Amino acid sequence: MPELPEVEFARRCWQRWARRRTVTAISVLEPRVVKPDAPRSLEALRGATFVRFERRGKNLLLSAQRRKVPVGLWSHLGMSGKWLRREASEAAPRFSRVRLDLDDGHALHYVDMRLFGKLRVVPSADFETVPAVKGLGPDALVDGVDPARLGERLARLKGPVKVALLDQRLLAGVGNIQASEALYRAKIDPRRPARSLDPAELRRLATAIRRSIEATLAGMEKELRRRGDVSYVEEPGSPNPFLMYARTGERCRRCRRGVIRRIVQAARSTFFCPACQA
DNA sequence: ACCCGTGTTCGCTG
DNA sequence: TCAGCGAACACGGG
Repeated sequence: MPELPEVEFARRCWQRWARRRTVTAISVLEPRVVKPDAPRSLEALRGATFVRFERRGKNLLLSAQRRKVPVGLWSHLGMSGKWLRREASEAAPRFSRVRLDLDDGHALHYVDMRLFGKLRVVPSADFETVPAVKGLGPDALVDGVDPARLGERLARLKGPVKVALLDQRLLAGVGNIQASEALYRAKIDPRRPARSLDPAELRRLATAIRRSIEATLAGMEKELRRRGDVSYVEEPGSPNPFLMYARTGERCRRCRRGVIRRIVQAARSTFFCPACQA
């Protein structure tokens, strides 16, 4: 699930679900999600009212007030994390790890099968103190991608451009799917050395990253309107919404000549069309 | 049994 | 300091 578009979607859900709502109860079902040695730290949220819902890269930054004192909740969804809303009376979804009860009769469940995601209470809602947030590059959606700045950073690197795009210090929010999709849109071979891109390619890449993220987000919003379900989750068995990610062996939809290939870079899958990505 | 998975962090090397 | 790399984390699904 979670790259920038999915985390942005989660942010919008949180805003609809929790704005001016107060936490009435907290249940930590899986302490490893919080902090193995401090499972009770989420208790600091009891009585807190959510007021602000931000995102930086793949990080969800939720701000609340408790007796006029700001308190933050940092949420990173890892590989399989998501937030779901249920009636307080309903059973917890499968793999629910943390449950926050709100004063409107609903419970927000943090659901995460693989447990790579993390939650932390952030005193004073000072999110810069969170290591994963400090040092993040510009947000790929909100701040946009500046081709010149991107070029400067890439010029120092020896590795392939696809691997460089996953570095959150360079650009925050691009993950394994969006990196493949953006390079495909920009018609750039993912194996190209990061430093070898010329200004025209950097401009194409900057536009492609934005377009790819916006397209994924628009697809999720459309699905949400169609189903009218406030707890939108990707259905198992739903069709692959991407242009070419995970379409190994399929004919390229753009050039109709190449066949999508899968290679491994830095231990992650990369997909590309050998015919139209030069 | 084997391989795969939308992410990050740590330890090591040069 | 830093770029780069492999392993580790954890738990499924196909």
